[in-house]
Amino acid sequence: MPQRGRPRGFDADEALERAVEVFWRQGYEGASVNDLAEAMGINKPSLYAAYGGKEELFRKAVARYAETDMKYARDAFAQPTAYEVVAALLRENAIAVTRPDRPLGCLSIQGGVACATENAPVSGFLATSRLAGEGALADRFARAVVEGDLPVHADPVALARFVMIVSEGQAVHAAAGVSREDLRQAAEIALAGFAAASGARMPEQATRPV
Amino acid sequence: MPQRGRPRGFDADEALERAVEVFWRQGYEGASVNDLAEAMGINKPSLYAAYGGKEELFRKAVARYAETDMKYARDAFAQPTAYEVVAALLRENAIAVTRPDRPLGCLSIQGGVACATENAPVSGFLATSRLAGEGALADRFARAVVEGDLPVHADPVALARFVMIVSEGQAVHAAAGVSREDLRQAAEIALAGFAAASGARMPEQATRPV
DNA sequence: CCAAATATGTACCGAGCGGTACTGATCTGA
DNA sequence: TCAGATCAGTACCGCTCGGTACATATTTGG
Repeated sequence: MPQRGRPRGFDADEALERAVEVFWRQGYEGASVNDLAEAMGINKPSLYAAYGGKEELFRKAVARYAETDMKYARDAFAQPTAYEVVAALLRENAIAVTRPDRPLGCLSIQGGVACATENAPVSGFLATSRLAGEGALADRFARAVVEGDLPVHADPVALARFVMIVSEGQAVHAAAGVSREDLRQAAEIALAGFAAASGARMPEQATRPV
Repeated sequence: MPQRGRPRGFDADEALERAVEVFWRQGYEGASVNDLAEAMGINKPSLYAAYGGKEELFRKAVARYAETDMKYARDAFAQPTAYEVVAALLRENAIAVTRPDRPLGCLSIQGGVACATENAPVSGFLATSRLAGEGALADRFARAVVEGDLPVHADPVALARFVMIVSEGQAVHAAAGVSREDLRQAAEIALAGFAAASGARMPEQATRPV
């Protein structure tokens, strides 16, 4: 049984993509349902029928954002060493938060770090998912300890926290209009800190045996 | 001619302090004028008479916040060397964004990184003032180059940007509930990056001549 | 060809928004 | 003692908010 009744006159994924952009630019509370429906090219009852409501639409937008705009982060995890993971993460993040064809910054931050009390679940949800990413990075670093490109005395959790803090700062800075190159420069300084504090094996060292 | 007419029945500074807390916790858009007036212990017409309106109240709240809660930053600038300035800034920031008697994070971030288009001036104002602080820090680093505790090849602007990025990340992280000690740990890693990337003279080196 | 099912579009809901008019209360200066 | 000035409190303004009722249009299954 394929479809019953009248087929919908819009592409649900494409409309969701428009919603991502509105939430990204204006934040959860700053984006009205009218703004969203207009940008999505549909009217409100269609929005409610297809996505459930404003908060559900936001959660779906964040999920889509994570799949597409945050792909670089999952790719970074595949780098062979912890140092290279961090280098890829911070450099790619500088690019991701300054795409000329997208809103500035990062949806996870722009979405809402602070909310009215009635919308606290929204900012809480965003904070939780950021911390989940941090946990995944800590796991990656723990693997790096096992694999030997981080020394045994390295603290995976503290290092992951530092990297996430820098990337959040990059996002905030990007939203203020700071250029991609300036953010990349900051990434290099952070990378120096990561290397110094972790004692990570560097790429060059990895290829020439001592 | 001291005062004419009925004296106001509340302390304008104390009420402004309450407004700081509401904006800090809920953001500019998430804080309604009713919320504010209630927390300030006054009613709306008094609020409008004393502060002008919601946006004016917000700007006054930010000014008060800068004078009181950001005092540690101006104090940090008085440290003798660039390294010590950064150490004080990042360590004190970790404390400032996790005060148990205050909202978590930093008003300049919580206030609103993203806004409805009609409130864009608010987030723009916050971004501008953050960048002004970054400029002041760059000036402090430029002085450090002259004074010799930063090498001549150091880039004051890039270094200041890195430090501000880290402190913004600390604020975002704090709002997500991360502990003071965890943020201080991140400050130490950032400090290592600053030292490595800048070639700054370290406190110990400063005291023992080569 | 009709009934069931689903989508669209208009027009609307109660609630809360930022902001204010207006009445009364309380002070100072003459 | 009373006029002028300022503040406090109630009650309201028009508007937008998130969300929906309802009539209509378009599809499939029988």
